[in-house]
Amino acid sequence: MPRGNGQGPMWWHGRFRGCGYRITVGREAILDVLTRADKHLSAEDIYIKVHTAYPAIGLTTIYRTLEILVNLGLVFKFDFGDGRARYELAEGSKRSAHHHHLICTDCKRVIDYTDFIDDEIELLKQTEKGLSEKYNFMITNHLIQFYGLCDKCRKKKGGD
Amino acid sequence: MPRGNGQGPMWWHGRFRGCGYRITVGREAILDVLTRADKHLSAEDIYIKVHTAYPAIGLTTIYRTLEILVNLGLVFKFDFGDGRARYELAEGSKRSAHHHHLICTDCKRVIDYTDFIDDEIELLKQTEKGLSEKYNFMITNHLIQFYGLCDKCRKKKGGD
DNA sequence: TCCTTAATGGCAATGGTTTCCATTACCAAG
DNA sequence: CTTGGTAATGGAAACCATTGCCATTAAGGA
Ligand SMILES: [Mn+2]
Ligand SMILES: [Mn+2]
Ligand SMILES: [Zn+2]
Ligand SMILES: [Zn+2]
Repeated sequence: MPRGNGQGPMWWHGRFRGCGYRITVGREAILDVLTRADKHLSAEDIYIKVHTAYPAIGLTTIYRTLEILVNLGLVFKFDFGDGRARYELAEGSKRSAHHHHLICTDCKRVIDYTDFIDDEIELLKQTEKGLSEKYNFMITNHLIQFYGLCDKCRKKKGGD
Repeated sequence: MPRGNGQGPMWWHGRFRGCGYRITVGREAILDVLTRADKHLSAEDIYIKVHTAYPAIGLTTIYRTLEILVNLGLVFKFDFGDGRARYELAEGSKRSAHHHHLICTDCKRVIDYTDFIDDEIELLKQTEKGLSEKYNFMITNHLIQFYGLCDKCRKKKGGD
């Protein structure tokens, strides 16, 4: 099993240990799958991938590990409206950079976009500051998604 | 049962009929509950409220009607992370104005905010335009939520 | 190497949402 | 107003992602 660079402890080991969590093969396998994922995976997607290399690891462990990862802020959990949660490595790892989502309400396709992010982040920063003060709320994260019809579904539906 | 103003067809009747849907007591009751709601209701919340006036209406009808309303764009469906969908009348009706959400990841409390909305909308318009062109996507809606710790949960947790 | 205890896996249980189908009731036509 | 075609309904069963339970395993500090 390739482990990122094949040697030393992974980038997340420290964080894990620091919170009292143990490093296990299952957890390494799950992080590995998430790290090399190029799309948004469901718990079962991850289970299947992990299963090919480690058939002993159960779906329950996938859920448990994902919950920890989400709480640690290492992974984001999304609801794209298809009835199952989707997971994606948080920025900070090489693979994923901060981005937002474009979701087709018809075929459920999800597009990551990083364009315009700079302007958005700029405004978000201000908004977060204002909201924090007014509502005495400590903002730690945000979710921005645009919904509509994708390229293909647009054609399938009406003209225009 | 008060019906908004007590006479003529409701504001949504036209839209409903236009799409080939029939007007039924159940649907009127559900819209009525949504119209006078002051918070985000789950399907069951709506069922309970409707049930006091119309005990004959079942939970299944609530779900079916909500699906139609969401598809028509009259109602927004949200996932605030507590395991059940929440519904809210879309703007356009008197009650609800366009707003975004502030969600406490600890107690799941949701705050509607309309502050800073103007600046946000301004940027969103530009972003939507850019995204539409680049990805050939027809954007019809957006979702913006900030996550963090609310006033109370902040105190309960660590100091600071 | 040993021991404490976090972690695990399989399976049952949970619970929100959907499906099914026989019955009801809109509402357009006459 | 009455009628008929069919959309809408309700009750209960089915669905299915996620969680709980508990006996067993294995991290990893001593
Ligand atoms: Mn993404
Ligand atoms: Mn709201
Ligand atoms: Zn699509
Ligand atoms: Zn809170």
